[in-house]
Amino acid sequence: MAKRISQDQIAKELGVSQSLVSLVLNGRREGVAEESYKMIWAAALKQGYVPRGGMHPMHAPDVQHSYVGVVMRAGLALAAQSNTFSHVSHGLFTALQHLNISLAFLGGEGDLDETKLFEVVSRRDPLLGIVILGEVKEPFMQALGELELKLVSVYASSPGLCHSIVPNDKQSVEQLVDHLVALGHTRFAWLGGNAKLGRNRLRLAALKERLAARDLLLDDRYVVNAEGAERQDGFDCAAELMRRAEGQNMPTAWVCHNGLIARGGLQFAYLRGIKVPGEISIAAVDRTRACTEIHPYLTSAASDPELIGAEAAKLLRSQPEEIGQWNKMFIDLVAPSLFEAGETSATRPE
Amino acid sequence: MAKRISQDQIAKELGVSQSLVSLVLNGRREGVAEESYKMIWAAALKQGYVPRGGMHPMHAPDVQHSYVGVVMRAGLALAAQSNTFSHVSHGLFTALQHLNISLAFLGGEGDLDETKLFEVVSRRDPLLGIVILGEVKEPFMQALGELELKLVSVYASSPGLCHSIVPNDKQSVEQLVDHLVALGHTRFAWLGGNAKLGRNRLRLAALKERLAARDLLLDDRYVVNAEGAERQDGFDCAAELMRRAEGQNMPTAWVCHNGLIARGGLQFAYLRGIKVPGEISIAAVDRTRACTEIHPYLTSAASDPELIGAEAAKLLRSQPEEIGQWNKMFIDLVAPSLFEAGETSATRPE
DNA sequence: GACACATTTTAATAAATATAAGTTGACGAG
DNA sequence: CTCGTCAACTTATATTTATTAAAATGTGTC
Repeated sequence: MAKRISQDQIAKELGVSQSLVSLVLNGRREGVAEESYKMIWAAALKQGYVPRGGMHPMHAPDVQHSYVGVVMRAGLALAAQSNTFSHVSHGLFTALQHLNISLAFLGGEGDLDETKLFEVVSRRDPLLGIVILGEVKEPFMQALGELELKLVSVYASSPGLCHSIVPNDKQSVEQLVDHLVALGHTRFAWLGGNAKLGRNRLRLAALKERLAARDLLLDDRYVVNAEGAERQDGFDCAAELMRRAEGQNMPTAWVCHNGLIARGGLQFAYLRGIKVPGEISIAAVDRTRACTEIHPYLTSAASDPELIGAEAAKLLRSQPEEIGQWNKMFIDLVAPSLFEAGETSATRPE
Repeated sequence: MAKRISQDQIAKELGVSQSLVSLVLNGRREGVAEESYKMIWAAALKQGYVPRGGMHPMHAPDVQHSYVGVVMRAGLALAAQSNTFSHVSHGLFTALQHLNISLAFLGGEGDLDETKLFEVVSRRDPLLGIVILGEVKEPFMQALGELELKLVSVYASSPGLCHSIVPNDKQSVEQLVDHLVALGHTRFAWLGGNAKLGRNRLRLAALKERLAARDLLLDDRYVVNAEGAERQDGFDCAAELMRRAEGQNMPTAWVCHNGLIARGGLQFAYLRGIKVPGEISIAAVDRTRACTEIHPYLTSAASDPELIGAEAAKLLRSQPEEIGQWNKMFIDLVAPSLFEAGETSATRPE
């Protein structure tokens, strides 16, 4: 164990008096140059100065209170609707709660720069680790890596940088396709969201692949993608799809990027008087509340986001020796997908 | 400012030696009775002992890193759908972010007992205060009060216990009624949610009152309440309403407890082939994403939940002298309601 | 009653930190 | 120039905390 550092050592290193260091660390600003103030604090932090007087939270009885930080990919707000990440947070939250660990939202990718990240880490209450929700940019990930904290990436993997837990989208799509094919469907459509994110491509590719395996083809005209991934996007996708299918053999099986897209598509169908699941079947890669918020429940398949959150908690809690050195060996967990037949799919109409 | 306490004082009070206090606060457990260990820590925490050596995060330059805790009323999960509180959290979050204050979810009313609350407060990273979302039980509120922290209650007021910020539901309902009456509607219905919470009664009372002021009567048969306040509840309310109105003059203006109820009602209308807003108009006390998640946008009025969150942040940050002594004089803020004409209301059909 | 053992105190001191009082040097006014 | 003033420090010292060794206290055991 490194021996503790004293104010005197800091003072000597900086060429000032111990008194000044003491004043500064106690927050005295009057009569102290701003420059000195910052310099002394920076030195104290860097050298890992710990005040005497004890009382480090680490030693408090019973309590081992610490917290886990959460950062979100760019473009996501805390108030995001029924989106997957609120379920993930919930899973994380409940898993950590028993251990007296709380969850702090540190911000989104866009809000945090290196300075802010550093500040977060230099707090005293022990920060157990950080969970990253979604796909963030490489440099941001790098900056996080330099914090030397436990990191877990959720819904995106960062090979060589941290552990990750991702849903098994391939399996989800396969389950949906298999279900729909079993019901007799042959003409498929893809209603995609978040066109720019990798998850869209991944799911679409899985769809094409599985259909191919069943000797079916996904007509490119029936691949519709939207920028976002919310209800209105689903509605718009459905509208676009119908325009493209005008006068032709309509696809009877709509596979949707997520539940909100599916709900939007469903609403479009209601307005057009299209029967679901009488005329078309709708299925979504989803396992959020959107699936069961109201009847008809969605036919859906996805990895349980709460489970993913809970697993993230486990990864954070696990000791280095259990799962290899942090910052050395990384685990990529893939959460299994669960299929749930809902009320939006039925046998293909004649 | 209370003068700082020394280990010696703690020792004297407990009738032990200063050495022992020093040992304990530095985490020494060998050769120290478990009982003493806990006793000393408890005393140190209670008396607000602060180790010397300075470096309280509060004084770090630039950084004023601390956090605000959030607790939720019983029955709410973090993953709650598009509910108001996620908007409030978002408002809080963005308001605090600029100040380098982060948001930590401490749990729900049900998850936290006094011990846990105490632990939360005894962390060292400065906990700026706690925001309570929704109606919590009296004893829980009392327990919170004893923490001597800044408290702000949101969406429920706790006279004499803490500051609060509540929406102006009365005004919201008035705006909706005035709008609908101006469109010629005379037969109103109430689709209510969260039947057991005070907010339901408050809104319903406001509705009756405003209708009375316009010489209109709310027929009790057209007052439908559900246990929850989600989409399916809205659907069910609408179904129940239609059953009750069978063969009679249907109400043409549905006032909904919130946006999700309204969406559920809307879906019911779609399925029944009822035109909205051709045959009936739907309006909701709401200002969440549910209003604009998809077309038709809801006609709605409510206090902006993000604004409420931002105001909560202000209340937490304000200094005692600005707004009276904490724990003495309490402010009850009422956030103004904003009306937004949407696509679900139109003139009364003939 | 004597011994082993855990817990705590006493006492003494070293080490670290807080703080009052004093120094320094820069700057502006007269 | 020289005096006063002030911000920014330092010095010196008082106070507090850490650490150690030795002694005391109590508790159970043989």
